[in-house]
Amino acid sequence: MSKCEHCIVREFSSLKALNKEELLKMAECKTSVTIKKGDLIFEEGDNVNGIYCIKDGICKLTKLSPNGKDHIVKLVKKGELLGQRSLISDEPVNLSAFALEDMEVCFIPKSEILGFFDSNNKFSMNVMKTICGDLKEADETMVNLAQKSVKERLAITLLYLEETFGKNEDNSLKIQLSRDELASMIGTATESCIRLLSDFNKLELIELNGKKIILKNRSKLKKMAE
Amino acid sequence: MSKCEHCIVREFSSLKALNKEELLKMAECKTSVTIKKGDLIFEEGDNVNGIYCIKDGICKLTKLSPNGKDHIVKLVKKGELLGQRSLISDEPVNLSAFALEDMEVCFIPKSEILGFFDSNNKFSMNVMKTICGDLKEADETMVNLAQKSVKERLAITLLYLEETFGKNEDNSLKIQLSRDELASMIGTATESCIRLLSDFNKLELIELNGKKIILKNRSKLKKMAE
DNA sequence: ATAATAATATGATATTTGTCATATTATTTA
DNA sequence: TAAATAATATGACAAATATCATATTATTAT
Repeated sequence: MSKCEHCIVREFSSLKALNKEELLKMAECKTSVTIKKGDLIFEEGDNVNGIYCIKDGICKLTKLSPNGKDHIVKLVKKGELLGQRSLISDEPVNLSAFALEDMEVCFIPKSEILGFFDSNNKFSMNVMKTICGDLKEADETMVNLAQKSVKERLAITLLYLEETFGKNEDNSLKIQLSRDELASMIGTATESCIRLLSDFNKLELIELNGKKIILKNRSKLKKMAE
Repeated sequence: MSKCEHCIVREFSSLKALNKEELLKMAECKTSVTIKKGDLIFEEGDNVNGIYCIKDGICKLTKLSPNGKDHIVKLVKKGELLGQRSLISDEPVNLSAFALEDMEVCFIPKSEILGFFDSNNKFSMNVMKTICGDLKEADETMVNLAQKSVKERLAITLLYLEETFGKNEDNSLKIQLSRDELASMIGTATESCIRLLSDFNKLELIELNGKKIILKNRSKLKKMAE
């Protein structure tokens, strides 16, 4: 069992507020899990009974619409936690989580986390701040979905993906989403998404190279996103 | 200065966790404010430095899009609190609040609330749960905006308005939104909203009587909303 | 009460977006 | 490696929605 004390990713989440003693306690009850790309971590409606700390990899949080289509609500990466809302609300999770890459995660049982809530004010404040941040982001996304065109949302999303997940040496986006997933993030049909990427390519805003997407003209993309 | 101890609306919010002593302390530092219909309570970007407890009335929380149009993110009614997210994040508010009716609100300074966070675990847990509830709702709204048609969103919104704010003796919705505001909730153009209301009227799903809206066929509206 | 203004309503039309069909290319599996 | 499958791409068209124009009705201010 690896030691939470020596785990760097903890520094990037609410868990940074935990002291040595608490970390030792956590290391004892946590379980490490390896998840393969494409695998389900948990599904909408599951009782997760704990939180996942992402040691490595990226996953998507999706919600199923009654029409049968998934919508990607959020992407979560290394250093972040999964399942906080559900734990606090004491409800089943309202989103499904799928690995977009091979992942390493640690599962920390609910009882342990609830203990930290009681004993460590800094920790609970951190969790609250994270959730408040998510809510603020959600507000912005809602306004974009309500008021911006698909084209604008695509531009916004491409810039977001580069900023949040970085780029490779060849300048292509590090995160690899299928056209279908990209469409499901911006809230449009797959064909529309493909068509607009094609248009952006022709306008030399981006460069398409197989699955790779390179942002070529960020300032124009930004102007487009307004 | 009226006594928080004897205020019933407190029972409907996180404040219900406060004990007598804390309520007395709060009553001393709170200020009561009357707000006229249409008035601004706070604006996106303001440093609010406290929270508002709504004693009476309804307000809308809006966010301005770069295109200059407002989007109604949420409606808040008697018994609920305003400004919690901003207080916890220690950031300016990200939404504007406008009174939809004449309102009575109490303002409680930040320092007081932060004190309760430290001293009263039940209270901070309540606030967290409220914000988690908002986040869950936001997730649902996002999926609706991304995947449902304007017609479906209108049906959903009408049902929501009746369920949440009730109806008058003549069965009309208690909450009175202009067509423009309704459009800004569902994320569409005012004309489209008016046109669809007209269609719903012709289909006898609703009845329009000046500003009054009566839901006539809830089951069909529900089916439509799926 | 009347004029001025704002809100609601509706038609005509343009634009955006979705859907279905089908081709092409990539990826997986046998 | 070949065949099967999935992902990407694009055209043609249909449906949804926005925009602009204008009429009508309600509300507000004088």
